[in-house]
Amino acid sequence: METALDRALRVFRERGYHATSIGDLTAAMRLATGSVYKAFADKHAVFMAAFERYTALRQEQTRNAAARGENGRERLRQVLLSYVEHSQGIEGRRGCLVVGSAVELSAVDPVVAARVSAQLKTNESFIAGLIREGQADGSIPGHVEVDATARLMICITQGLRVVGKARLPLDGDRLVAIAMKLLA
Amino acid sequence: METALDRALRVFRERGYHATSIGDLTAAMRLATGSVYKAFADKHAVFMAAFERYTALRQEQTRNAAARGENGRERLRQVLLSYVEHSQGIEGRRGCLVVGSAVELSAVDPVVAARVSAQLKTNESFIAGLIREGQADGSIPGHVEVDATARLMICITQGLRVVGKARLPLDGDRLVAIAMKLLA
DNA sequence: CATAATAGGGAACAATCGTTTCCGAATAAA
DNA sequence: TTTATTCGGAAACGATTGTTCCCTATTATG
Repeated sequence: METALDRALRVFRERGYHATSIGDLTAAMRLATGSVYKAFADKHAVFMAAFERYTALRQEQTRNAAARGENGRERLRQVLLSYVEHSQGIEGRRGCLVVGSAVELSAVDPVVAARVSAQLKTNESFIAGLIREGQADGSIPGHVEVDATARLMICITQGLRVVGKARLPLDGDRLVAIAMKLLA
Repeated sequence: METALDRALRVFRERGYHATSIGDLTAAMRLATGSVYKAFADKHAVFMAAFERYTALRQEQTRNAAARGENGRERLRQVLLSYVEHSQGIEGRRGCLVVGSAVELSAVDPVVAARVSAQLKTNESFIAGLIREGQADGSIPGHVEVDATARLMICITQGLRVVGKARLPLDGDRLVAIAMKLLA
């Protein structure tokens, strides 16, 4: 059973912050405006709650994907495959709230800008951790520059979401196979 | 001397479509609303004109960057360096109108969605062309999968713009050196 | 049973939006 | 010189926005 916030999250993912009206939110959440304002201070607060909900969900999904690998390299490969999977089809077209927020709000909303920046760093730390794990277990060579490679992989993941939102097809197996060259 | 459309473009890049009001546009363009509506049918038409202006500028910049290389591989390296350069500092924070439009408008504006998709494919074809050129002149190995690598590189370029907009620092030399592993 | 609290709803409100209309000044043409 | 056209401007307009206020129904409490 989906909560009202989950439904709000879906609208924000698809349309972004500014193109989503209170009317859109109340329709999606199946609540009246008075009820929304009893639960949340304002529209921005609904958005921030949706953002936190989204990042919690996605981090869990990413951890689950990593858990499918048996060494650092394989965990990272599963994470990348998971990103491609979430970047295409209906899920891909809905979009990523982190990417959407970075692009739409970074310049005009310091609160969101700070939150987005922190989230990208968290995701990057996770990937850097997998690279280090791979170097420790021998599945990734020691000469791979951890931080810069993690930064580049974050660029790939965010770019996947943009390209997926623009509806260009993404062949996960091929793209990830090539991306793994970065760990050579 | 900057034209009114160039100034409108700057506002759209930074704030996007929905967060830019007609008042923002008239202030930036230094024209009154009546003048804007004499020159353009509506707000959407201003946006489309700005989008065309932007893609023309960026394509020229990318061609100029490629021209700095002497073989396919080196041209591609210069293109990637150029993307990183445009993804950081003030220029990076302003944002990319293609990425912005993909994320903000793909779901709600079929005209923009089609235009964004076409532009990404154009950029990708350009990169694929450089890879093929590199394979022809021997600077890139023949086993590199052209289409999938070009698609992945498009993801990198769009991701760079997102990460740059979110103000994470990007070290062009290091990132591009690692990205070139994709051509090994 | 009466009162208070809670929950959900929707209209009212002031502000802002995008677009249209109309004005005045300057320039061109007859 | 008069009239028409062009140009730039800004207010008016209807619609939509986000938020506040107040209503009704239900449930809890004394």
